[in-house]
Amino acid sequence: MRLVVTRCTVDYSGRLEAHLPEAVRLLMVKADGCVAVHADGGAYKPLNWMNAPNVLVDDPDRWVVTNSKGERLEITLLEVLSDTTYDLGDDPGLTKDGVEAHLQQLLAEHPDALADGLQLVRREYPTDIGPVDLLCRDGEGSYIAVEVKRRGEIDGVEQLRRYMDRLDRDPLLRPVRGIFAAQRVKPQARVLAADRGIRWIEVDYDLLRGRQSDELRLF
Amino acid sequence: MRLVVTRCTVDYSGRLEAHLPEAVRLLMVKADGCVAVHADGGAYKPLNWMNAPNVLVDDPDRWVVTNSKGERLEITLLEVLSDTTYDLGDDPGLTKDGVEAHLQQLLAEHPDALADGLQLVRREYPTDIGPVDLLCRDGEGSYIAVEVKRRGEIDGVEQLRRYMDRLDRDPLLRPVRGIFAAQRVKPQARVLAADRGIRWIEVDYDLLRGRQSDELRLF
DNA sequence: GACTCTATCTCGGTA
DNA sequence: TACCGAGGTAGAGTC
Repeated sequence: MRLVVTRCTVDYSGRLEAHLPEAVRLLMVKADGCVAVHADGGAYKPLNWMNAPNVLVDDPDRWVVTNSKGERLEITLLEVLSDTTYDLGDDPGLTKDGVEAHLQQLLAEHPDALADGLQLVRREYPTDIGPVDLLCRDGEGSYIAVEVKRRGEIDGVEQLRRYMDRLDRDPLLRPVRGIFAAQRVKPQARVLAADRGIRWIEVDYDLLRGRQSDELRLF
Repeated sequence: MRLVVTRCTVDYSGRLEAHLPEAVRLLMVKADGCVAVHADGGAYKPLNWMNAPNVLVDDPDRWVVTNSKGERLEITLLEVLSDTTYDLGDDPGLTKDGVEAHLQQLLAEHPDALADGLQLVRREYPTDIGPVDLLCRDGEGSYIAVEVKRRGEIDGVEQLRRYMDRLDRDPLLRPVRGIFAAQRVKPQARVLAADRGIRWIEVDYDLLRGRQSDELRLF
């Protein structure tokens, strides 16, 4: 990784046009070739950047980064305050826990957390507009489509409604009802769900996970 | 801006749980207080981060960053290879051109690029669920709601449909039709628009801009 | 503060 | 490669 602190101006042309007037900034060049221009604020996002793969021509007073999509980043270096390179080596990478896939898995294992007597038919049940997160049946054998989100917002309700429309055209499944499950369901999403005749449920992730470990404890 | 190159492990706990095993990485602390952990790849995005405002306790061998939402970033420094601080000063900031606002402005000036005889009633026409990008009338005086996107995807079509629902309840406007305009309309969005009785149009940004400069040339 | 929508979104998966 | 969906989305604007 190469780090250059420099007084510079920057022009980007590609998906939009952008210009940065003269100031001192940090240029970061990573081993994969991506270039980022950082100011001393604005969170972690750089002011300008160019992802790999690209071609960097780094003359002492001007860097030009181009890629095959016709994007172009031009940095004019007026004064270089520091220019250092480090060998960081490969990164073993990140492990995550608590995202939507995990929530879906937990609910697939405990569909009764959504409604009494609910049983899983299958995860990722396919339709011609994409897979439904969970397809279940209730105690009376009626089909219920479940959409799982970490954050329940309007888009998710619309998505579920589109799936229900599709499934409901299948005489073997009809009538299909829906449950919208999320850790938190936003007020607007609640209203829209009610309007569409869809039940919504806020799921307690820690409780679900706890329930799982309770079961594990039995063995 | 403080830049620390260090062999470290990282743990984040908050909106999810994440762990980074031991490796050499760059820690970036900006003047606004945000902390980012960068590896030597993966584009401009850091592996882990904590935005401002937060509290950083930076002991020599362990940094703990916490915020008021209960998020916590813990960095264990096993070996510090470099620790430098630069005064970058304020950044004058970025000027952009070519984003959605610009496209909307151009279409407001040239509604006939969307359909022959179309005339603008007003931009950002208010409804009780938010403003419609453009409200127009066609040659016969019928109202047409226009949603403008840079990238036309499913969400945008649903958004337009919600606006149309609202506008259509107004007896002074009814019946209201819709046009979905974007630089590129994705296949799924095309299908959904057709399904909802909405016309979609791909707009050539450069052409529109060119048309504008043609007009300017007349003066 | 909550909610809205944009973004050079980024990133990963898949066909 | 393009398309599609998720994101610790971030960030700006509005109410």
